Amino acid sequence: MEEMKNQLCKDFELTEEDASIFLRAFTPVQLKKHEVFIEEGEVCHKIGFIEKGLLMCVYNKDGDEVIDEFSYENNFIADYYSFLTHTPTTKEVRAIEESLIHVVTRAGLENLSSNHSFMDRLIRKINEKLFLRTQLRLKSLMLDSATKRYESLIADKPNLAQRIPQYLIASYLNVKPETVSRIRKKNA
Amino acid sequence: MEEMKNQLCKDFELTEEDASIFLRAFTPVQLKKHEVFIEEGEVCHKIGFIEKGLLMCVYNKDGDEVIDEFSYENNFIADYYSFLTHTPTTKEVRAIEESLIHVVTRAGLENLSSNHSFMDRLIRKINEKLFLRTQLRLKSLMLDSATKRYESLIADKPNLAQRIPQYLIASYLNVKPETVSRIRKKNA
DNA sequence: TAAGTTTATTGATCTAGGTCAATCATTCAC
DNA sequence: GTGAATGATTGACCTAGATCAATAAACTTA
Repeated sequence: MEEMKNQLCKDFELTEEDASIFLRAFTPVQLKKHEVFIEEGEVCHKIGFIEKGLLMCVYNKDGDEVIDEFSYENNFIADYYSFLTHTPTTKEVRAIEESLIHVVTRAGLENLSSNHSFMDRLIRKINEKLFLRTQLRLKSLMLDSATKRYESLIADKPNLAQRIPQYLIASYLNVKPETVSRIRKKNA
Repeated sequence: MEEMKNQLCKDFELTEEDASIFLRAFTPVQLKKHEVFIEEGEVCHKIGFIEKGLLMCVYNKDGDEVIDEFSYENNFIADYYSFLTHTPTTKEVRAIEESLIHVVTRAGLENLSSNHSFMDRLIRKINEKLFLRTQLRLKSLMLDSATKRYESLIADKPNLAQRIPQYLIASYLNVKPETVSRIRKKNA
């Protein structure tokens, strides 16, 4: 929890005090490997902050899983689209590794927001981060070949790539496992 | 400008008064067809609000243009990625039609922000909208075929599709003009 | 550690969409 | 209006990545 506080202060320019107030709204939740955090079809009313572990958001494309994003230590995890729009999720959020996360509910956030002026700025900054991440992902899908996307992922997130089985990396890159296998072979 | 005020009040839950304050920071700019609003390589320090007209953000993929987004009446237009990160743009923002936009600079926004508490919430809401848009676009690229993306565009934004030449629609859908032509033929 | 499952690799095809080139249809400038 | 650009269509081919199927590794877990 101390680590989480430091991270929040650093990433979102919170004062120690505001960070402490913010943290009080969270409850720890332990997730087993493969355990579902947010089910497809429910409206997302909660946001997790990952202390330890690794999760993913996955779309279901007629039976096939397509990974929208991975999230790991010191990052938030949710279906933020559903959270903002109050519409049912079209993806599932699930733990890849056993994970310890801290969860805040919509009610908890609203309660904080109405009592503390730092919240608007904090949420604004969280939004900005998410926006930037989504933009980069969109850009790489629009402009880069499968090979380039693979190489960028390995270059940018070598540790993450280590932790994730290859078939999930494939899904995240929007290609089939066989393709990743061939890219690796070619690059060897 | 009255229209813009109404739109802002409606979209971002601003009071009339706050909207008026916000509006004062904007300056009108007239853009000719094809005129560049933000050049590739500069850091984006301004955001436009489109009163009349149509603009686009385009990436340059070794000589080829790839359209990131269209923006039209009552929407903002900028390279918000560059704006947030203070890094040089990797796309160009250009008018498709002759356009009248209202422009606010970073300095103008910062000035407002430090004097008015409504700004954090406003910017938060603007961010949220952008995030949602980007998410939808990413999702369609990840999950849908070219044909499906074309059909969705026509279904969701029929008026917009009317105003945009087919080769730009193709670029937005991340396919070649020939492909759009074939999709249309098949669907006819 | 052996059996059973889950991943990864490899080869042989297949297909959506790309490329190139020709033709046709529009729009725009004079 | 006429000619020159610019945009759209069509056909013949090509290619990145998908699909299917068969092994081969690599982990579970008893």
